[in-house]
Amino acid sequence: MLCQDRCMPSPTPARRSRRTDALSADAIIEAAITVLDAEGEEALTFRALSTALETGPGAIYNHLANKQEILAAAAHRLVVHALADVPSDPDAENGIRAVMLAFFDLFGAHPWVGTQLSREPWQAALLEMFEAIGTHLEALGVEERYQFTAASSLLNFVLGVAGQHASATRLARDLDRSAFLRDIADGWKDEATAASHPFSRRMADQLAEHDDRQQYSDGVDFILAGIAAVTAGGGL
Amino acid sequence: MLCQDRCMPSPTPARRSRRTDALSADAIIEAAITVLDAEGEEALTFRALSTALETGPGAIYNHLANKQEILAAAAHRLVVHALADVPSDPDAENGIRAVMLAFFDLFGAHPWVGTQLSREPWQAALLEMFEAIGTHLEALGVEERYQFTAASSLLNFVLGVAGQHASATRLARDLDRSAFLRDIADGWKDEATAASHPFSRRMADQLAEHDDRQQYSDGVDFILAGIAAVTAGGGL
DNA sequence: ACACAACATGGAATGGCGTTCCATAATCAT
DNA sequence: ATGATTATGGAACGCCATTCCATGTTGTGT
Repeated sequence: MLCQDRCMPSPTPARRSRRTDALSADAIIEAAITVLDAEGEEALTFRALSTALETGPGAIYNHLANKQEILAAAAHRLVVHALADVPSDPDAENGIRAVMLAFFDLFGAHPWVGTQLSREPWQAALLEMFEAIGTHLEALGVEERYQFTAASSLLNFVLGVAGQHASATRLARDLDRSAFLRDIADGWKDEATAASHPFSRRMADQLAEHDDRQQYSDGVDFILAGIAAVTAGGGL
Repeated sequence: MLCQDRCMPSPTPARRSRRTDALSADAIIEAAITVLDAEGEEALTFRALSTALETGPGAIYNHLANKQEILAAAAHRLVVHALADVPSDPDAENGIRAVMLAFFDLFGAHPWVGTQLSREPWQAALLEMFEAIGTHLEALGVEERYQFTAASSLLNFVLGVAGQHASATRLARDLDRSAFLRDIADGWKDEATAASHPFSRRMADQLAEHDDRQQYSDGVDFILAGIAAVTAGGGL
């Protein structure tokens, strides 16, 4: 039916030789990070990746099962590196702030990580983050019965920020960030929107002008203060 | 080159008649929600949607620009409905807890909403959530200079939970949820993992056995306590 | 040395997706 | 009644992740 054989008489089997620089999971992940950082999440395709690695799409599957695995491994690697770079601090509260800020800075430098962390639950990267947060909470003296909830709360907060950051970056690719936020803030001032959303109307200018990192840091402080208050005050 | 015209001599232009039940953005969104709830996020394709609507993929584009717009509108509709159903409470603290729990229950009933909210920043649905949270913070007596940060913190926490919930649901489609968590907890007990992640090792059983909704509620309480402590204590 | 099993390679093929195109039909304005 | 405008929906397009497989390469046992 589809002129199957006449169209492709002989596919000319090209000469292939084994590459000298061995393909490996590590090399693939490294190339993936390079592509993701340089051209964004949607630019990571097997075609682009295999071009960067000077191979074919099929070869990649000998080392990693699928695209999700590539993304998960790439995110994991960066999380581990980010945590390794956090200087240790004798003061426990400074310690956890430093860890939380390291996450924020990681998402700033590699926005696609935020998308990835929201995609697969309790993947390896999240375990590292959970462990780091929990260790510092322990050092801070948070009682054991609150540790799980406290660590989860901080983790969920980070993940929410990460996701928003990633999608904002994806959307504001060309527009600079402040113009992008100004546009949204202006939308909040539209008569129709403002009438039904007075709170957001009042916040519009802050949305346009706020410092993301400072706001994140303040959010962390809210949660830490809450943990301190609840655990000191005798319970939830 | 590709036997272009001989293969398709005359495409037999079929008879078509205008539908009696008009296609509309509303009808499309409703059908999309039905498909998403029944078969999950990855089941929403233009082909499936147009089959459900008894039309062709092209017709949908007369009413909505693209798939993202469908998803954003569907999420927005459910968020508005969920907020409309929250009973008002004279006690401000109960009020905000009720709103936050309404979000959680929404994500439980429609996990795909969680994915969607992480995808587009400051979309309409987020505005509704931000407004609802902010209104209740105002009622709670949070000073104006803290309102933006406090509302954002709660919103980011919700979004983090939403994203995790959505991906957990996607992954645990067949497995029931507790078996899924038990698997992960068992992974945290593996000798190699446990050695480098002692905190997570200690938390493994809680991960497997915890009540998600209770933990979420406790997280909200942490943040509310933090807001109260910081605003009462004179600053960040 | 040599044969042979096992594995790595990478180009082609597959099936499915979102989106666009466009001949046709229904409707509206005149 | 007629022409302009819009809605329709099936086909086609280009891209994607993934699979297939003929071909090469490597390592092992003898």
